[in-house]
Amino acid sequence: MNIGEAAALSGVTAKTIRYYESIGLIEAAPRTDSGYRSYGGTDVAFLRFIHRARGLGFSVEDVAGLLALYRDRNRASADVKVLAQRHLEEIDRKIAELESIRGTLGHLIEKCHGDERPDCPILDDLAGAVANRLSAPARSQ
Amino acid sequence: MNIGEAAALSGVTAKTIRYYESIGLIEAAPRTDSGYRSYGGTDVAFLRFIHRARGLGFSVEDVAGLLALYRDRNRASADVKVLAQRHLEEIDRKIAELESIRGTLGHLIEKCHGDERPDCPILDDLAGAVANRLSAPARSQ
DNA sequence: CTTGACCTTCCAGTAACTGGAATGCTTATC
DNA sequence: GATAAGCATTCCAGTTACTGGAAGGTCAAG
Repeated sequence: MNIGEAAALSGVTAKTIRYYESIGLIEAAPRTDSGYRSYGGTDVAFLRFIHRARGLGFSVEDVAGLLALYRDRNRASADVKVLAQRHLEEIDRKIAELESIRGTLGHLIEKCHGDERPDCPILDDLAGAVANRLSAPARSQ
Repeated sequence: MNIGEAAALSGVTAKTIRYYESIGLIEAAPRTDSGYRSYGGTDVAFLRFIHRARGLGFSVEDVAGLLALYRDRNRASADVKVLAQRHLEEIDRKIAELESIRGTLGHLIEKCHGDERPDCPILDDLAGAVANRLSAPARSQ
């Protein structure tokens, strides 16, 4: 099948498939006489694997590692688990950071009356954090 | 003061200050005879503003908008609030996505025994999602 | 007068694609 | 056989927000 069909079946765009080939994440596909890339069911399966792993937030580099393990019939499941756990920890860090930001921003939004008056706690906070609450920013040079 | 001091006082690195100048987020600083950039307290205040807004996850483009509102004595607080709320919604979307990923990945990790055996639910899931649970990926060309 | 810290510009690289231009192949229709 | 639609090809550039590094100028101290 051509790249377009492989794209449709796998969920990875044709453009991205070419990109994955260019960075060596997948092997170069064989070509037809006219130079078109030619794919089979196995290729689509690999592309789906990649698509799903990327959807779970694994980096392309991580995916390369997962693919290597996937291809290795003698891999230890522990090796896969380690990668997954590391990724999970990173996700947890990101969530925590976003939650923290969410909290701060939420408070500020609550305090902002949001009408035509220029007075705005959001800008006040950005300008002076907490310290300069009583004075405008210095104008010295 | 020189760029290094402004960096230390604002929390934005010298490199990044130059970058912000290059993209027009901040005005070009006046120069000394020897060509060094020269900053004052107001500049540091602006840099702090930027630093804090970036820390809250606002994009540089968003920050440009916030700075414009900050400079505008006649702004309506509603305008600021809209930007902040839009950003909050995006944060919520990101958190939800990460939570969902976290859930899926967490389940998979739980199910993986993580020893020397090659059998691994994580790879199985990536390979076939849910459908191909009973059959290996097709090998047709 | 030299050393070291600081400053300058400019170019390249990061992650993971995406858009677009210029061009070629395939297939169907007229 | 001509033509047009809809695929495919390559290659270059742009995205976000910096960061690293090279090559070189400046400043203060000893």
